Amino acid sequence: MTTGSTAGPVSIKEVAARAGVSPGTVSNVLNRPHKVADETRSRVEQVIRELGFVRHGSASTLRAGHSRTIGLSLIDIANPFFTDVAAGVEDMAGELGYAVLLGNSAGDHAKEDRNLRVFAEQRVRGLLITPSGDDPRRLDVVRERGIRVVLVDHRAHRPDQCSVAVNDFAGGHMAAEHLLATGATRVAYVTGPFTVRQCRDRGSGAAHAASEAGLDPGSAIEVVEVPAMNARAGQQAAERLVSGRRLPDAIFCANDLLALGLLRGLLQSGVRVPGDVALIGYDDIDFSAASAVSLSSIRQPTHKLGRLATELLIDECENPQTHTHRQILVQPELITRESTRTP
Amino acid sequence: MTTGSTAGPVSIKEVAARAGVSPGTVSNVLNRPHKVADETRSRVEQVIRELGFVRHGSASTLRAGHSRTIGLSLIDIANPFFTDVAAGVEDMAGELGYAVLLGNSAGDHAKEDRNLRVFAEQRVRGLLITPSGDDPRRLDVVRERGIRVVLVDHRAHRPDQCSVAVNDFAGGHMAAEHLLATGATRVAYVTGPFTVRQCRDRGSGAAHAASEAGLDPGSAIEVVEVPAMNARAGQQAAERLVSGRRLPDAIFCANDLLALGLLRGLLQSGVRVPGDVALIGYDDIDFSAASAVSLSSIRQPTHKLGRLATELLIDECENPQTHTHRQILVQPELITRESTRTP
DNA sequence: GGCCCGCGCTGAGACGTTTTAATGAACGCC
DNA sequence: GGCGTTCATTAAAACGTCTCAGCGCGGGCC
Repeated sequence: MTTGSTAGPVSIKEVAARAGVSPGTVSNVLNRPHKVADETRSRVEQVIRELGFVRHGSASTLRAGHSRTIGLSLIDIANPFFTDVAAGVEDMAGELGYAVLLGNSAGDHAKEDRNLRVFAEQRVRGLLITPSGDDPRRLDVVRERGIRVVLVDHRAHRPDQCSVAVNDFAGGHMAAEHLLATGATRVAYVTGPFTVRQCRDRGSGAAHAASEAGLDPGSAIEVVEVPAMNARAGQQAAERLVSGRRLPDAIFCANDLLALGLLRGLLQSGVRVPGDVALIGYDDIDFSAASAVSLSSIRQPTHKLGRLATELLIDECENPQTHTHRQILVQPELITRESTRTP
Repeated sequence: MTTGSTAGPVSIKEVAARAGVSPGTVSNVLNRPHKVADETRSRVEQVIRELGFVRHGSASTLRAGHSRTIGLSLIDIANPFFTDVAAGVEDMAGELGYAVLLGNSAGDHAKEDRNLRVFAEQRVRGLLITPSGDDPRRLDVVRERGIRVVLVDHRAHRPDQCSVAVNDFAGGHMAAEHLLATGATRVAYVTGPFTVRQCRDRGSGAAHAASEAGLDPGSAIEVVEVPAMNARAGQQAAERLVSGRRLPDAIFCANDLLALGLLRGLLQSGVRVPGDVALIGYDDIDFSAASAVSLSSIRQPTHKLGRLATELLIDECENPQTHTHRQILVQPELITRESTRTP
């Protein structure tokens, strides 16, 4: 029934002409339907359907001064954590009638800048960003352009800015507390570089749990820092631990990939998990439940994180006067499986 | 040095006024710099920097009739395969100066339609899509709107359309051939529903490899169809196989998640891999190398897939006259690890 | 010296939408 | 019947950029 499929884009004018009204009325039908008489409205809607009219977003943006698009700048789109966040963002944005412009910085500042520039050109309504690096000033440049920003997985450094992050301290605390509750007294914390805030916070949480349990964090928790946070690095950590003087009672890995690699290394060396060593990871990636010994882990509400951030951003954009800035800290969740089961 | 940071958006006119030229000249500096005298050009560029001018993409799109944005519609952004494709797309699009609008259909036709509508409103220059379902007519609707489409991970059903896909037949062939070369004669093919084209094709490839090896595909390859393609389904398949009359010599899983779940199930039942049964997966996800027994797999050039598709799409958009439509079929690659190692 | 040419720049629309002030019609009221 | 009021609709102007016809100027050619 799409009679108008001959010529390409149909404008509001053609709809108006065909419906016998003025362009302004068609615009009203689209944007303030209540202002239009019922009979006129249904006639216009009919023509819109017949002609397959689609509003020209750019014209609309140009006139309105702002778009219905938000930018999403991620550090690493190949990382399951960010992917789940992105899915949440896309979800909520879609529900609220916004489109998502994707940018993947891959940890590269130059690429991030390029993406931010593109976002600025597209006049995104707002920006969700998982900032690469800790320098807050990079973002101020964007904010000076008048683009509203919500930080994702990073606490805002100023009160007039929203952010949504997971409580990494609590997650580390949870993990260590669980290990200590199984009877462990000597715990290894296998982590990526401490330049990564998440690694630091999780470690602090673990240390705090140790001191709460009446232990000296310095001696109860041995920090094993590895250069990367993937399975290979985990396997290397296993070799290091096995060749050490004495194995710890339990191991907390800053990330599931590390834990899986480590698990593999331990099993190959004849170390039993959880018999000889208990093991817990972080992130609860899909595969954790399917590994040789199913892996206990700390689950982060990633999808929810994305949804929350989007909601916050769009509220800030649409209701700037009533909006109150919030720094949301979501709680992670302990998932226990075989790798920390007491016999 | 951004003197103009007071008022928000700076227009081309203000740049023109400050540089003592006409708006048209500024536009020329931006779009055809060679048409402008050196001295004028550098003066304008200087003012652009001073004022922090950023071209208004919507105005540009409105005037030009097309944007510098492409749409990317994925079936499941949480799936590592699509994520890697997306990373490739974002990469290449960025290099070519395009922005990427992200849509995640989550297998839901209604959501896909909604996304396509948004893309149409944004007047995307072109569209990359991993179609959900096999119905080609859904796409024709988009094409009638004049939006160029490149199919990803799906062969085009018409010669006047580009597509980029991985050769699943070859992948299945490769996997089975490898298993047969290790001495197996009875192979199980554990797969998701045959309504999924990829599952069908990989199965056909495996069958073909069997007949090439002089075996009767019907009896040499036992098809075990499970409802999902995740680790849980794999574990269920393991139970089914173990409780069967006789274990096959080797197992080919349509996907690594299936394989990992299956591996776990087998090991728990005391079946040795590769001792009793050889096992190979598909996709070569990151974790395959880190599982209890490292998993042989078929690697798909996902990142490259995304880059190729983007290149093809943008060529089609920018050079419609010289562009020749291509249905590219990329070859997968066999990765052998412990799970298919002969003693 | 007149003519043409090309270079560098200008100025005026046009793209499609939204919005505001103005218009017209219908209606009740004094 | 004139007047104010309300309601639905209209016409026109703006948003910022790009393009195209055209203008002035200097230089080379006959």
